[in-house]
Amino acid sequence: MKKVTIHDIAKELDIAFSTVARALNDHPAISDTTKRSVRETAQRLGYRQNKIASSLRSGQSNTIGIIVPSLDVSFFSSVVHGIEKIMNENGYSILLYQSNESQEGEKKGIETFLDSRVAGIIASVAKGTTTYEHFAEIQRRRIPFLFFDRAIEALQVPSVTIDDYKGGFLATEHLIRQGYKRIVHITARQSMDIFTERMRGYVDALKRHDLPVDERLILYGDFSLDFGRQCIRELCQHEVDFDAVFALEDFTAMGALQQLLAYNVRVPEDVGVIGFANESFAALVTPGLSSIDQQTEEMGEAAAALFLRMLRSDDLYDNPPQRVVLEPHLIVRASTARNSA
Amino acid sequence: MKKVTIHDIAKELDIAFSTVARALNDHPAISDTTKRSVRETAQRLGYRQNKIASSLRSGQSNTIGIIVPSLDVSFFSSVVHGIEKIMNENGYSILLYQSNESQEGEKKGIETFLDSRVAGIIASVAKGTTTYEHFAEIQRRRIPFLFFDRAIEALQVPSVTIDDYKGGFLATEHLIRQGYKRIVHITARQSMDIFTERMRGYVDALKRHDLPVDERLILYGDFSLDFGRQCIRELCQHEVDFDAVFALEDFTAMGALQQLLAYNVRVPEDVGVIGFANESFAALVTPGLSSIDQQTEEMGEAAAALFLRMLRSDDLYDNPPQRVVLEPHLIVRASTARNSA
DNA sequence: TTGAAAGCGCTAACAA
DNA sequence: TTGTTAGCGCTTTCAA
Repeated sequence: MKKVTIHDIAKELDIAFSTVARALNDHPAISDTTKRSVRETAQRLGYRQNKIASSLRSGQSNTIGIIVPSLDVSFFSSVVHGIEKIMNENGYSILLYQSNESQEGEKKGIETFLDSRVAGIIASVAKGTTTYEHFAEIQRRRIPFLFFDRAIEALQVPSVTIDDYKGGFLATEHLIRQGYKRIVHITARQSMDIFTERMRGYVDALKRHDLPVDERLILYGDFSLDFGRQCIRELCQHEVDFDAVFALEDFTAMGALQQLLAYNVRVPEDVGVIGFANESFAALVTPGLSSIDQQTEEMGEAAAALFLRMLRSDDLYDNPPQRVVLEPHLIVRASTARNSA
Repeated sequence: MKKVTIHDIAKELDIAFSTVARALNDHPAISDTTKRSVRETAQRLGYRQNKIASSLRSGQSNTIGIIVPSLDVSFFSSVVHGIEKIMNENGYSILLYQSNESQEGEKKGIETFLDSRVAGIIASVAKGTTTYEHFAEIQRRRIPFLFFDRAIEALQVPSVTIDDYKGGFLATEHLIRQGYKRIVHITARQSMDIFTERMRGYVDALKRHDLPVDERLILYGDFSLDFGRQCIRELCQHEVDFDAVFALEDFTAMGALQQLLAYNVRVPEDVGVIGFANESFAALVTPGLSSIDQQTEEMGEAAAALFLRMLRSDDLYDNPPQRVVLEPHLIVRASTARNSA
C-alpha cells in the first residue's frame, strides 16, 4: 500500500490540494459538496492524515509527555491510567517515560520529550533526583509543566498532591484515639517531601494529644516489606516498648504486621498497625490493613483537568503556579480496630 | 526563549546549515574541528533537535504505540513497564493508549497511532473486541505489529503469550495431586482465547487423572472478587458437592476464598483454592493464595526483544509470524497446601 | 468558495 | 570536507 497524501486526493478530484486540506479539516469556507466528495475519496483511497507533517507546519502538538518513576508501582500506573483516560478524551496522546527513580533517567526523558516537541509535560519526581536543572529547562522553554504527588516545593511549578502532613496526622491521631500510646513511625532514610510531611503529621498529632515524641520510636530505612519486618525484629531485640506502628507506606506496614504475627503478637489487640497508600492488598489481607487512601483516581483526574487548563492558558508562566492539594482519607480496617480505651 | 534551529547555528558560525545537520548527526565526512564548534554553539544556544521535522523528512519514527485494555490492571502495567524499559534502552519512545476493554477504543488507538506514523504497534486485545478489521488495517500498511498475552490466533500476527492451556493443566493437576477430587472451575462468560485455554487445561487434567468432568462444577460469569463470592454462595445453596476451586484469575479466587472462610470452611483442609496471575496480594493474604505466575517481567522483555527484531527486519510480512509461548509457573501457597492423600 | 504559493526544520542526493 | 538544493506532507496567507 502506497502512502496516500492530500495530493493524491486532489489529483483524483482535479482540485487544489489546499482545498482538500481544508475540506478534511472541516474549514467553514468549503462547500458541503466538496467536503463530501473529498471525504469519500479519502476514505476510498485509505487516506490517513500525517500528524507529523501537520505538527511541523502548525507548530502544534497533541502529544503530552508523562514521566513516572516506575509503572510497576501501582500508585503510578493508577494515576497514569486516570490521566491517559481524560487527556485522550480531550484529543491528546500520551508519551510515557519511566525514570526508574534515577535523575539521569528523568533528564533523558525530559530531553526526549523536548525533542519530540510535546505540548506539555507531567512528572512525578524520582527518588534519586537531587538537582533541578533538567526541570528548569522545561520552564525556560515555557512549556506547560505539572508535578503530581512527588513535587518539588522549591520550584515554581504547578502541582497536584495529597496533603501528606494531614495523612500522617490522621493516621497517628486515629491510633491515639484507639488508645495506642507508644506509636512507632517508620520513615525513609532519604529526605523526600512526601515522607517528611507524613512524619511532621505524626509528630504534631502526638504533640496535640500531649504524647511525648520519642526518638527511639522513629526508624529510618529503605522502605520495603523486608524493612518492615526488620524494624519489628530490632524493636523487640532492643526491648523497646511500643503498642502501635505507623509506616510510611503499606508494604513496610505489611512487613511489620507479618513479623508481629510471627511473634504471636496480637493485632490489633496488643499492637495496632497502619500504613499509607491503601494498596489493593490492604483490603484483602487478614487482619485487614488500615491505611491512608491517596485518591489515585482523583489525583489522575485532577492532574488532567488542571493540565488541560494550563494547555489552554496563554499567560501560563505569568501567574503564580496553581497547587492542588487533595484530602487524604483514613481507611480503618481490622489492624487498628481495637475497642478503644 | 526563541526556537533555535540548525539555521541559527549555521548563521552563528557562518557555515551551511546542512553542515550543521551533519555535524550534529556525527556524519563521518565532517571534520572534528567543525563538529566541535557546532556542538559547542548548539549547546550554548540551547539547541534541541526537532524530531518532528526529522521524522517527516526521513520517513522514520522512533516511537512505537502500545495498546492495553487498562493500566489499572497490574498485569498490563507490569508488562508495559518491561516493554518501555527495553524499548527505551534501544532508543524508542512509547505512545500509550488504553482501549478500556472496548473495540471502539482499540480502533481509535490504532487510528491515532497510524496518524502519528509510529514505527510499530504492540497490543493486547480488548475483551469487547469481536471483529478484526482495525487490526487488518495495520497489517495492510505493513507496519510491525505484535500481540502480547491476549492474541488473536486467527490473525497472522506475531505474539508473545503464556501457555494458558498448560497453566490450567498445572493448576488442576496440582489440586488433584493434593487429593482434591471435585474441582470447581470458574471461567468467563465471554469467550476469550486465554480463558478457554485455561479451561481446556482444566478439563484435560481431569481426564488425564480419570476424574469425571462435571458440568455443574463449571461456572460462567463476569470475573471479579464479588463473582467469586457469589459462586461459592450458589454452590452451597444448591448443595453442590466440591472440595476445590480453580478460578480463572486471582481476584475471583480471592472472592471464593473469602466466602469459604466466611462460611467457616477450612482452607486448605476442607477446600483448596487456586487462582491465576499471581497478583501481588496472593503472597500477602492469609492463607497465601496459590496461583499460576504469568511471567510478566519475562513477557515484557520477550515482547520487546521480538519487536526489536521485527523493527529491524525488512521482509517482516513475507515470513510466517513468530509466536513466542512462555511457560507458566505453579506457585504453591497455603491455600492448597494440605497434606495430600 | 477555491487556488497558488510559501515554508515549518530537517535529511540526503548531488556538486564543488 | 563542505555547500546547494530539493523536498517530506501539511497549514495558512493572500489573491482571485
